[in-house]
Amino acid sequence: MTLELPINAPRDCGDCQIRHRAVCARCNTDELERLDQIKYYRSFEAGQTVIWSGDQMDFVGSVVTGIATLTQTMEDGRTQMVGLLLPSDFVGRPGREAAAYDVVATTDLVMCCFRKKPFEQMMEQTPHIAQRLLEMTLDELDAAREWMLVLGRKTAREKIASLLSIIARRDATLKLADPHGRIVFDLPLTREAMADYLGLTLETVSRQMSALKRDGIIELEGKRHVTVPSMTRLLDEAGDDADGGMMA
Amino acid sequence: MTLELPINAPRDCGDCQIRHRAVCARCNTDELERLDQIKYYRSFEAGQTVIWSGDQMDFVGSVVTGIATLTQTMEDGRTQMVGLLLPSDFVGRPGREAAAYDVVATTDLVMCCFRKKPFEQMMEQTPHIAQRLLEMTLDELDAAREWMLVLGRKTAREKIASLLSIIARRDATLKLADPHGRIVFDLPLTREAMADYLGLTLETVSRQMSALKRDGIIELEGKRHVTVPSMTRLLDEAGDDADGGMMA
DNA sequence: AAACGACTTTGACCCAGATCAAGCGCGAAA
DNA sequence: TTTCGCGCTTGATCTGGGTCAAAGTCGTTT
Repeated sequence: MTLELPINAPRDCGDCQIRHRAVCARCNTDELERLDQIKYYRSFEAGQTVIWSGDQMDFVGSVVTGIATLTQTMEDGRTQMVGLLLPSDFVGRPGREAAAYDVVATTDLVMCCFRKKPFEQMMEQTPHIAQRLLEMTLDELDAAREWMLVLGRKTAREKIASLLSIIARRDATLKLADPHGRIVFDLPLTREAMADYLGLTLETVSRQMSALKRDGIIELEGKRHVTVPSMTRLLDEAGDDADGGMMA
Repeated sequence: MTLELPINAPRDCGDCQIRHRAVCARCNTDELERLDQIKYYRSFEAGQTVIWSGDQMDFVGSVVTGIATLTQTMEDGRTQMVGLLLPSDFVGRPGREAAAYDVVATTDLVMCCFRKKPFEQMMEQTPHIAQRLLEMTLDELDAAREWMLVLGRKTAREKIASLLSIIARRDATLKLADPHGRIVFDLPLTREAMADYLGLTLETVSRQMSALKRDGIIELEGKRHVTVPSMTRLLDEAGDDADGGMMA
């Protein structure tokens, strides 16, 4: 399942891209050194499953590069995505034996993993890790609740616009672009994955994407390359008040 | 807004009903004493709003008795409940100025509040509080994600059955009853509140309640008093695998 | 006891999104 | 260069749940 050690893995924590946003964000050099002892990198190809729900999990870790999804599936096959894991996001739950969700690599993925037992021990001893994890978990909880509104009360068009806003906003902050002007990005998800995130069918996703394109809210070049001429207009379509507080 | 000091407020933390489940669960007597310095009780009547989304929040706290709801509202009035707060649940977020959601007392409610600033300071110093809060937040995140599946992929009938299961299960554990046999409880929510939780209209909730009654899945005495003859059958209707891991 | 009001139920009708079914575009394999 | 297959689009039709409307229940006020 694991590939060769990734070429683009950071040599050490000092030059890690997610150093200041991941669980380790608050650690000092001392603590980083201890973490270094129990960490290892793993790579996954796009499409690979990182963990199956119910499987024994002997590690927790952070997404370093790439994107993964967290999904739940019913016996009859209905699936709901419950999280989108971006670089610096944390995977796994300290103190839990088995994985609660399927984790799937959507793009090629590099993860920084920590052996679970030692990590748990270290959490007890170094408040910096627990503090940061609490902060991140609270953010995720907010995001999940924001998403509950999307799933429970928004129309298909609003759902699509909400998803595009989130991805657009993330890309804007990443590229330090003006978060109101023209934004260009690549969709990291297939139409089906979008449907699973939004509680829709892939046909409806496709239709609404076409509709938003027809109405000039977005421009499409190929299936994945998206241009948003006016972020304000997109947010309008999402039904959010002004530049309201979407996911972090 | 606040009533007289509640009669049923615990005299001190020692005989508090939620002592072993709330944020303070891991605190020793020393730490409890410090908490005691910064805490005060507040009561609310059924229907009262505890906090409006966007309001300045100068406290955080725990539900001691009663039930409250956490809801989000769009400008056009569509609302989605994003959390059901039961005794021992935590309200507010350390480090955040303004409330992110409306908090409304569904029944008469007693809260144990902590002044925010001192509580934040104390959190820095006493890992026991932060550890417990992390644990609780992780549980809430799981519950929120479970609920995303309900909102995104379940039918109206399954949604109702899911909600009833959660309440039934909670009551069963509370009363130490057999979680598979006959369970009797009172619904703490109006049809409208159920609808807001489930992303439905109140008419659909009413129709599905009638349908479940007609099919013998539940028995109704009045509008709120519910009997579940077979928990297994109810879980079946909810679409959950066997006695799968619903909300905590 | 009557009137009121909050909550609920039920019916009739409608529509957004699901379902079923072709077909298109495009990169990879042969 | 053709063929294959996967992801995507588009059309036709169906249906679960929304909307609108009326009436029922029950506890509280007058």
